[in-house]
Amino acid sequence: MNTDVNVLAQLQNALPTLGRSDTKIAKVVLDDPDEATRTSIAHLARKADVSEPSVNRFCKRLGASGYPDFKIWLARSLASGVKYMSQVVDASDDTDTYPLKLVDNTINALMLARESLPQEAIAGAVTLLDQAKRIFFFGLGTSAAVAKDAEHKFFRIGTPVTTHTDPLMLKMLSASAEPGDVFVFISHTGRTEVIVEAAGAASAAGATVISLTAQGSPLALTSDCLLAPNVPENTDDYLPMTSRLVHLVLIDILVTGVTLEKGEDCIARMAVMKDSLRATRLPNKPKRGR
Amino acid sequence: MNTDVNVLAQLQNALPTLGRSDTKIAKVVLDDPDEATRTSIAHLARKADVSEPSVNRFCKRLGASGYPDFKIWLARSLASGVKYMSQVVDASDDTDTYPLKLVDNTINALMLARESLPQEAIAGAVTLLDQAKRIFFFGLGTSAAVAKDAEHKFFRIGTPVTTHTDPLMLKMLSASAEPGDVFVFISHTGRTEVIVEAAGAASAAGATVISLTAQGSPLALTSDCLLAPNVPENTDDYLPMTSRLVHLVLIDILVTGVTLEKGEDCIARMAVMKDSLRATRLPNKPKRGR
DNA sequence: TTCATGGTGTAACTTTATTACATATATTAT
DNA sequence: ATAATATATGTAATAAAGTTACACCATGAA
Repeated sequence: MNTDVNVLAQLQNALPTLGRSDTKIAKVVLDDPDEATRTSIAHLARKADVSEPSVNRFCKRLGASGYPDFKIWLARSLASGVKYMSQVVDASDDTDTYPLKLVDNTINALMLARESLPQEAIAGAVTLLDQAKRIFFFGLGTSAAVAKDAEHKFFRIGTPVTTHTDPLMLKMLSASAEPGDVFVFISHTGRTEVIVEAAGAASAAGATVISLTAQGSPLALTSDCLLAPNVPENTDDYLPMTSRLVHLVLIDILVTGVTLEKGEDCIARMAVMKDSLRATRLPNKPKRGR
Repeated sequence: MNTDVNVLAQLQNALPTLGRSDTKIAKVVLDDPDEATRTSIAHLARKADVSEPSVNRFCKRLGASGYPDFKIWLARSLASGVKYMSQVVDASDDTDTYPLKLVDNTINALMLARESLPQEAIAGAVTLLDQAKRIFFFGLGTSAAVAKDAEHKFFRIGTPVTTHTDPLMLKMLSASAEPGDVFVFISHTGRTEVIVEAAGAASAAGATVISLTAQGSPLALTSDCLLAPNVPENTDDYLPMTSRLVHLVLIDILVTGVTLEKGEDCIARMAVMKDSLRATRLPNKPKRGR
């Protein structure tokens, strides 16, 4: 069984060591791998001007169990090649294409972040948040919405939680921070001045600082715990779309982690809160139309 | 020929519309897609407890030319390593697995939404928003953060835009709506009483109502333009994680659409705004530590 | 040159997938 | 409620594809 994912590279690599027929086959496959995933062994054999069993042996030599198995590998290798392509929206895009581009970019961003999830930092942040006496979320601009979302979610775990987007509140709260407080700062760039200052102040006052921001940024350097997801976003885009989504998923992860850590009690409390919302809702079946 | 890349999402998406046998097959495939890429049609049929031709028809219905072709697609979709069945996080999950589950669920949800993007509704909403004299965003709970995000983004296109999470403001503003106003209501369930009432009031007052909510909900019925993305979320989850992310992506789509429609002027204005933020940022290279 | 080794093709065989048809199940209209 | 139609499912026959066994040919060492 072949453990390597990229058959193409493996093939290219092995080219010189192959025999006459195998070389012919390899060339055909490399020439149009996409077609190779779809054609039959007979077709491929004819195209490479070799016999069918030769193709079969070729596949086995590469570690596959046979031709069909080989095709599957090939298909996988192909897919991974186009995985992380960010598509730029431009003025010429028509109404049907730009929405798809945006969704695809978002998916790509999440896949990228997925590959390099800061697991240790997450675990650390969860512990800190779990033990916190009070939690504060801060973000400005786009990150304000993220902070708001975080507040809403963390509210349910039972620890006092606060969000502010007002820089003055931010200053005051960070200055009056105390041990046991956990400040979470959210900033895509990590270079927003007020945020960085507040982080420094909170830290100086003995509070714990967690930040969702870019690796190596001023904010990152001031943090006790840094959550720096891998986001591709070129800051030249006028609107930071993908980064905030990755941040939101990180918030989901944190709140889930804390919930798991707190255990049964916490889950029970959340159920109660959920029930309390039921009264604000209309019944599901409205007037039976037509 | 299916042009779409992701069979799994497509499958997940089609699940409810499938017949008895097809559902059984789909479940087996989704349960272990990796295995499905390797087994024969006979094996799969036996595992799903259906006949072989059923599997074959299933593949064709999905757009493949047959079972082998289907397997190739499957293999491609699998390359990313993302799990496509919604995975439930439970207490026994360790620190390394639950974050991945959450990310995967999110990716999954976006892929699902991607398959059934309400393109016409998007186009309609873009036109409405483009022509709006004033824009209002409303959401409560988790959706408040989405509304806030939308406000922040739409602010840049130059149309006066407002968000409120206070139900009283909501009542007043919707009551005093006038033609030319566009009200955007965001609600996962579409059954939050105050929101539905406000939508009715705004509509009665002659304003245009756009809603991001569930198909067939009371809010949906009150809307001039309904954006109902396909979100799998079982409302039994304590925290609506994925739905809000899909809503945010929709916001991205709308703001991009409006920007494209407005053309050059709008892009220039956004550049100016972006520049205005530069002063609030620290330089990228902070103190050269050590 | 001869023998052995590794590679290649032909043909028989096996496995796998597909098609055609019959039967059952669900839907709709009367 | 029942018949008629459409839709879904399974059985069995058929066709296609992939694999194996074996014979043949080329290349390199004695």
